[in-house]
Amino acid sequence: MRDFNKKLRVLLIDDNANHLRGIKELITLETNYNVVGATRSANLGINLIKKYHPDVVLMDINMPEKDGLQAIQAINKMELSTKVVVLSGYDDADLVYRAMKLGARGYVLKTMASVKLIDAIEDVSEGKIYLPAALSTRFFEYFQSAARKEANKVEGENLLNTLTVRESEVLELLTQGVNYKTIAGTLIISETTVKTHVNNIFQKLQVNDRTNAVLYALSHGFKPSNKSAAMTAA
Amino acid sequence: MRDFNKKLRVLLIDDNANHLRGIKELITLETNYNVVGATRSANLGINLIKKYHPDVVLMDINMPEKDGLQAIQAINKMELSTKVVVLSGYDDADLVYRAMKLGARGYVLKTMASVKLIDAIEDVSEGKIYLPAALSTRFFEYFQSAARKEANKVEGENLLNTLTVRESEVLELLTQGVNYKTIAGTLIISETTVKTHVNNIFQKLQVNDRTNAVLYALSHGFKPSNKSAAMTAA
DNA sequence: TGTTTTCTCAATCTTTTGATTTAGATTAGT
DNA sequence: ACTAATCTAAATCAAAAGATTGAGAAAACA
Repeated sequence: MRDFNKKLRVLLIDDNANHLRGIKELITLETNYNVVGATRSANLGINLIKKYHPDVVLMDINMPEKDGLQAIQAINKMELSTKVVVLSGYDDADLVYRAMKLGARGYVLKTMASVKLIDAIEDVSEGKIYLPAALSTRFFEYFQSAARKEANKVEGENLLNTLTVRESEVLELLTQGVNYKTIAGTLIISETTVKTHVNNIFQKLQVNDRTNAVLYALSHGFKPSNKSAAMTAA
Repeated sequence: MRDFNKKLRVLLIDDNANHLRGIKELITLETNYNVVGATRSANLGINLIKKYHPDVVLMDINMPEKDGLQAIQAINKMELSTKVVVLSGYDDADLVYRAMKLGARGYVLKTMASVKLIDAIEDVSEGKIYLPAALSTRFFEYFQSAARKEANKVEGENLLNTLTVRESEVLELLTQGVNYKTIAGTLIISETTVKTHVNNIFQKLQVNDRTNAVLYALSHGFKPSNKSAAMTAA
């Protein structure tokens, strides 16, 4: 995992100059860390990362601006092995959630003991995720409530269940945006038969056109249940 | 948070009878725990939960069957304060992810020291999330890779960016499944103008009909950017 | 075996959509 | 001020989609 013979290369990004200096001191006190850069600008930081490929980036995030979040995304898009640890004054659930979603490997609050910061750097450099219990709970509450919302959307008496096998096959092709002719060709039935099916689908889903049928299907978790012959359709 | 004067009420679900007995012994050794039930069936377990409203449920999950996952969902749907701790032999990333997504508050591997199980019960009963570092890392890797896939889908040169403001407004209405007449009425322009816009949209999105335009919009993260006048459209 | 559901197809008709061309008015940008 | 982009609109055609009725064959079901 981690080679203890080599110093960990750390880069700091914090728009507060005083804070930046403080962290730098703290880090350099650790004998096996090497601060390869420290900057107040996210954009500048990204350039430094491109140049130095640090092991860990300590990234300050201020609530109002979303530069920090974008920076995290940008860093991860570089496909380096650089791990991002967020350093923030906010334990806002949404912020934690979004930071982790965009690829942060750790999240430390400024109010936490400085030793936590060292812990975080150690953990993420070894490939672990560092998220203190309080933040972890926040994250999961957010995550689970989001998942729940989605699940509910799919719930309710789902009119999709009233469809026959054949109708489902037709609907699947509709959700792929193909016309009558193509559906007929794919299922090897006549175009008028397809029209019949489509009309029945409309009745059952209580819509009047294919666009609304497709919208209904997509928003109600329609899944091509069958060993669909439609697989071959481009 | 937790009232230490009262014993924690724990319910066990594990389809292995021996294992079930073992855990029960382990739990009852703790003086402040009270095992209110132990069963080998997920369905039976759910009934017991309805009856006894335990504080914590220890739920065994075996990989192949997805009864366990469904049970987690069912329990959380009851809207009780009952917390679910998963007990599993598998540290599969997908399984951990899905269990947490469905509302589990903790996840413990059977290979872990039994004291971890007690830790988990304590933590979740206090409202925390319990997820050992190794599993947490697994979870986040899965979570972040999923998030990444979604982000990529929205990436790529997004043809949606080539749309004008008005065209976006029209497209938004298209994604709501309304016809020309309604669009014209909503935007207070003539139907022929709408047709012009729609045709321009088709050109820009490289499609031939509204269904595909809508599909493109939905799959490329189309967001009604404006202070849309379309808000009033049913 | 009788009944119901599902799948198939046709014919007809209306409505909606989509394609194309042309063009005036307004706005934004250089 | 000149130019390019945008928004508006009409007219016309062709094509696709949708509604409706009726009906035979096969499969599922009771």
